[in-house]
Amino acid sequence: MIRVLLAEDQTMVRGALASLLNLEPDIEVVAQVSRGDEVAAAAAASVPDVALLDIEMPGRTGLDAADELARALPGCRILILTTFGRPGYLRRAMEGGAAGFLLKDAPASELASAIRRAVAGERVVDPGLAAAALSQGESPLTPREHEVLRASRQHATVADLAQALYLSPGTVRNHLSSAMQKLDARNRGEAVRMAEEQGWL
Amino acid sequence: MIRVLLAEDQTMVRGALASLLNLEPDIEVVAQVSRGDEVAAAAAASVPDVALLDIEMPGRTGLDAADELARALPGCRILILTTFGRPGYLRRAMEGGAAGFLLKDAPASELASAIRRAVAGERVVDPGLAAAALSQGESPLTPREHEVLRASRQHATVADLAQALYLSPGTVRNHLSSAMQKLDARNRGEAVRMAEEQGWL
DNA sequence: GGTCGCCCGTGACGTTTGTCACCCTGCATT
DNA sequence: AATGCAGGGTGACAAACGTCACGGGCGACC
Repeated sequence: MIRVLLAEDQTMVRGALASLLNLEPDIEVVAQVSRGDEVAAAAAASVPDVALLDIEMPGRTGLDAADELARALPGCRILILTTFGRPGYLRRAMEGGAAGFLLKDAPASELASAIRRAVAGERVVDPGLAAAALSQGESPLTPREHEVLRASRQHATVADLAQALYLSPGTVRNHLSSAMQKLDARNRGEAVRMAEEQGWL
Repeated sequence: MIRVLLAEDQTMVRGALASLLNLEPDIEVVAQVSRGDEVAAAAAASVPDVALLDIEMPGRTGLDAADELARALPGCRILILTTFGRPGYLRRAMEGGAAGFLLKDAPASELASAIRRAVAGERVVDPGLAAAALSQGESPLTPREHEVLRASRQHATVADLAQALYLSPGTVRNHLSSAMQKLDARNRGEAVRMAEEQGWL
């Protein structure tokens, strides 16, 4: 019996996926959570063989939850399940030790087989998505530029940003400026959008 | 036997919902579509008792599809199923003749009972959502402010924005400024974020 | 007819932003 | 030892942004 942990924020979708999986004779959903920051505790309590994580969840991203889970329960296979085919997500997920990456656009029948293949030690990735990821390449941003751009989503002004990051305002503007040049954006906002679209944030 | 049409763009979610519904002894999913503009044709072919429509679909919005369906098959009950608790959606859906409005955040078990109640002639609205719609109130933005703020997500500079909306740059800045004041934001970006959080965009 | 809100526009003003040149420190590469 | 790059910082500058006061037009409402 394959023990599965299911993390997905939309209750109805989560319930539907659970009932779908429970129809399989060799699969059992042993834990369900709706928030990313509940994954680790639930996994510790239920010790699943496979964790099926949505990316977009309150509390913590599925990707972050995957990192945490990989450290806490190294034996647990991780499958990322998400809506968007953002190549950056795929890269991060696979680098973070995920065993597979599934799209909600894939047929429902693939879910069970992906779980079985993950348990068997295979890596499961949607072929079209993998191709897109390879064609796209790495983020051109340095770690600091990435951090500043990321933080700029939540802090309105440069002054705020500088205070939050313990940097001088001038430095923040320099980082932002070079990030914008690399992304060919005319704006902080545009830079954020472009980086998000590329899956670099 | 209650005949159900299921319209939802994410294949896996649609499949999971279908299997969930087919577990019910008195419910049968007789048609599944992934696009809003396929709803009418599929309904004409299968003559369902209830149509379960997601709002966000390619081709046509679930709300638009509901309007079309209500004219084509007046006997068919319509349930709107969606992620967001946007009060505006609820309002439009109910005014458009929908029999109910369900959230994907609701428990999966409510789905079947909502379908049965819809067939029985009841109006089904998630209580939490109805409360939210009442408590949240209307957006304070005028139509123009809303439009400008919305467009500002895709156009970086005021000049771009003005050109796209066929307005003078000064007018655009005035609209943005008053929107920012109403939202208590210090920024275009902050205003966009706050409006999005409130479901006003 | 008057008032109000929304819409569109102009001009001015101070602030913030984005860019650039230039400084310095580390660290890894050559 | 020299070079390059990421990081941190300063100072200056033009451009863009946000605010305000003010003008006009239009429709709704009393």
